[in-house]
Amino acid sequence: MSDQTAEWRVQLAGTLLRKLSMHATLSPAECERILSLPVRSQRIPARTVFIEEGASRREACALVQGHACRFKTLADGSRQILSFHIAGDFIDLDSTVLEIADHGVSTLTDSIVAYVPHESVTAAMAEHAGIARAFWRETQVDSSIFREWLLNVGQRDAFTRLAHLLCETALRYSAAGLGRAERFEFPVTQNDLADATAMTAVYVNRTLQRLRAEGWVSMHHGEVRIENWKALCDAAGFDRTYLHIPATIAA
Amino acid sequence: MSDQTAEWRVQLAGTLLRKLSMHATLSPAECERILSLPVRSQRIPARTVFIEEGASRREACALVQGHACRFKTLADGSRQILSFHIAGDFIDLDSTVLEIADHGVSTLTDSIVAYVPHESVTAAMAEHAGIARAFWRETQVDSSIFREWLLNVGQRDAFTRLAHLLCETALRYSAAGLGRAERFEFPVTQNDLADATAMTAVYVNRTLQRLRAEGWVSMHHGEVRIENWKALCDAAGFDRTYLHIPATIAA
DNA sequence: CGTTAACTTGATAGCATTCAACTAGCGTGG
DNA sequence: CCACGCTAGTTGAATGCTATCAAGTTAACG
Repeated sequence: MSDQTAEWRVQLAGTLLRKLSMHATLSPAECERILSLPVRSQRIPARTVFIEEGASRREACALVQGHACRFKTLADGSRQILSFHIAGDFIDLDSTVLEIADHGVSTLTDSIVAYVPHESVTAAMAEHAGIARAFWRETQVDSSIFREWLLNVGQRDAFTRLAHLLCETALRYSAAGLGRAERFEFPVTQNDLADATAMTAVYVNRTLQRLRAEGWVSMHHGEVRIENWKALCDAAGFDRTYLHIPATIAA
Repeated sequence: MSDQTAEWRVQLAGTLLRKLSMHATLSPAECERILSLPVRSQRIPARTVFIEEGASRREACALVQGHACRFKTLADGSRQILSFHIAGDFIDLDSTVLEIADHGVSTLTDSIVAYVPHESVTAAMAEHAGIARAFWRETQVDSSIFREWLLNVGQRDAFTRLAHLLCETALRYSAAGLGRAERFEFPVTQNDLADATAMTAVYVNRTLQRLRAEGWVSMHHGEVRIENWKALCDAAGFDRTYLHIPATIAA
């Protein structure tokens, strides 16, 4: 293992354990076990699909550095972004039990990804109920977020929908320690926002302008500034319950 | 335990094990362990919400008989149906790790629900890695279906969207042994379809008429008849991969 | 500084919603 | 037994939210 890989391992261990133990209680032995998982790290440039839809996989991957998103595409080329991910996210735990990828994964920025063989994940889970439970919980929270996105895309209008996505992102990022909720880096284009909220880029642009005009949020060069958190949440009908973030972590 | 509960237990065991072992390989001991989970069964009338959004739960529940759906509602009363469920579905496995229900669950028809205490689920999973894996897989498949619904609601037009839902349901129901794919009971109103596909009931009605006019599907009194499976799938862009149903099970 | 991607703006079009009225089926009670 | 009420389904007309098309401008980058 190169020195660099070793360094990445430390980063991964930090963010991953931090996230897993946010809810679950992992014993020292279990933490050790996770830290000793064999990983293969890889640098991936910005805007690169590194897991193709329909691929069959032998490793699960976690994001060590950077930003990524999961997506699905239709035959006509239209794309639905399913989720955004940051360092510490175990992106495709599903690969461990679902042989074929039902969606793709792409980086948004230059990133570092750590691959862990499925057998290692499975073995760690079989040996430690706590690890199994922690991974399971990750999956369930993920699932809960998908449900909220379904509600968001299905039932809220464009304005509210975009506001809601920004609320969610602000809270997730701040809970992960990536800046405060009022100001954080969200390196997506308006086109990405469009694919995530099921709008068009043109309409995202117009909606963003309305959000700024209201004095609630502004967004430039991938930096989001929330100028009125309360008003934004109210307008979005944002209720953090579905993120299942402990109450001890503030917005 | 009453005789009736005992009978329901047998039914549940049959459908649940059948579903779990569709993918996972459970050892005889693990099957036994699942069969011996303590359950409390309950009859629930049609169209009754039996798990409220925001409730905190101490038991997970599985559907023994009947039809149910999960949903989320907005302050303005609009409702998004998240999934449809049939006998053998472990509906809210998420309750085991997520304290607060982020969505509600309602029956569609008269149903029987079996409740299992969380501790029992957790214990069974901790003791048997195979059980943990089987439950985990259930969760992952669920999650995969949410992703597809997100794509469906976000990117497909109303006509294609409804067609896709019917393809999915036909395949899931036939895989579960509830009739053939060409003809099955799907006890939902047009209003339910509207809430599931994020359309209005009026437009569901019109779209259903177009689907029948094309000679692909007809639907009356909760009975769906697929008259041209291939054409329907083509129009819907339906690809069963995301359901993760073994290839040995035909449409 | 040329090239390209991202963003912005205006005008037009259309899919789906909304509103409203009407029909059909079904259980209930007088 | 029929009237009544209620839910589900159906149809028509009008509106509107958002997409589409087209033409900019700005910003990033080699």
